[in-house]
Amino acid sequence: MLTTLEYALLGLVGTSPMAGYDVHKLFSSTPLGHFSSSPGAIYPAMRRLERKGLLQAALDRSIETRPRRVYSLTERGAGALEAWLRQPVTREELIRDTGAPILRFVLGEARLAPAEVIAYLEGWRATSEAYVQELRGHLGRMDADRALHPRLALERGIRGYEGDVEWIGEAIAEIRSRLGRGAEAAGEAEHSHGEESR
Amino acid sequence: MLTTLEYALLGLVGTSPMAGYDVHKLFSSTPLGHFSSSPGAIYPAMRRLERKGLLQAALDRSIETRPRRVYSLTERGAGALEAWLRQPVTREELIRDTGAPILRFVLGEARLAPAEVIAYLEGWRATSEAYVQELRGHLGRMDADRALHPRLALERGIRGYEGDVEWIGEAIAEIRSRLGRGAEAAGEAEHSHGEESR
DNA sequence: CGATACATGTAACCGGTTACATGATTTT
DNA sequence: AAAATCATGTAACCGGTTACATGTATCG
Repeated sequence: MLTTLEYALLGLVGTSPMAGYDVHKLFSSTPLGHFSSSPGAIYPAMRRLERKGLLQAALDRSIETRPRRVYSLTERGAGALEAWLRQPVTREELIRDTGAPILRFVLGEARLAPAEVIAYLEGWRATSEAYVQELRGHLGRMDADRALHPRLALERGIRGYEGDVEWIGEAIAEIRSRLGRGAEAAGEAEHSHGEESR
Repeated sequence: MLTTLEYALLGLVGTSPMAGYDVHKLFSSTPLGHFSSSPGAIYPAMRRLERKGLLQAALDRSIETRPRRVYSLTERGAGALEAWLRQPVTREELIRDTGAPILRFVLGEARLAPAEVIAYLEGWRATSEAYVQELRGHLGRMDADRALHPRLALERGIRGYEGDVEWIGEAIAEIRSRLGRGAEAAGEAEHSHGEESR
């Protein structure tokens, strides 16, 4: 298993080859997963992935005096990335690696079929709903009057996961509606299949 | 500055003296901040805090053959904890240390005056609102049709922070209403002061 | 010409994760 | 008698943070 940062790098490089500095710019200029844009995190991670054979580097000398190490995904890298993208959201991730579920969703757009994305979201929703139930259990077992702040904090947590459940529903609807429009548009050329399986 | 885990330990030990194992039980049986309950994290952290003079240990030999290192807060520990509890929520925390704001809120119940708690929540809300605006800016600058998933992900993020803003409003209201009831109840005995200042 | 952006690294530090280790006590 | 809980630790590993280092190119 790789770190979440490493999967993010695989995913970014997988959408289009890029150098460490491009990743740095992405991380510092967009709210992408809220990763650190520090070179001390990015460059060593990309080297690790190269050493593991998941990324390969090509020296870009188009600007003579300032070479860029442009990375691209290897086949094994694509395999590792896709295997990860297909992992269902676990309870543990909801608690400790909260960035991973949404990162998989974002990176999944380029590499998973819509049906797979929907299945992934449904899994996420089920896990969230189960966890909400678990948290409600805690809430019920809390002595009523004492400890106001813990109760409020727990309510906030529950709301957050409920918000995700709601959002997932709307995301699925939006993906489905695109699927319909996409099928219409690509219908003539693609005979409306090739998107389902994969 | 200490780690979030270390502040959590200060806060817990500060509410009532406890041993490492008690912390372990709390972390593994309640959704308190979602810290790891592994001994490899807890015990060394408590030793560090002891070395720094923020906690002090007392050997409890009530069960002869199984001594417990029961920690309690030192004055310096209480000072460090309270200084941290008074730190306003920063944008950075909203992004990278999401557990810290809610942890301060929970631990603040025992050590801050209601007025301070409300000020803290108002600061949190202001920071969240500003960050929502920032995220809305990103949303506006995204090219409309391409990249469905990043847009959905961003919308999820915005909702999360908006949910916090809502929750903060209700939390403040609940704290205020308690304050009213508390003053009424304590009015005869305490002459209705001693709660306001600190 | 100074500041900012481009571009890539290294090295020390630190703390969390995982796994191992030990032994007493209580429960089934 | 076995299993679970009580109770505290240690040690290797690993990766992120911070800071330092270096030099080019572009912009105002």
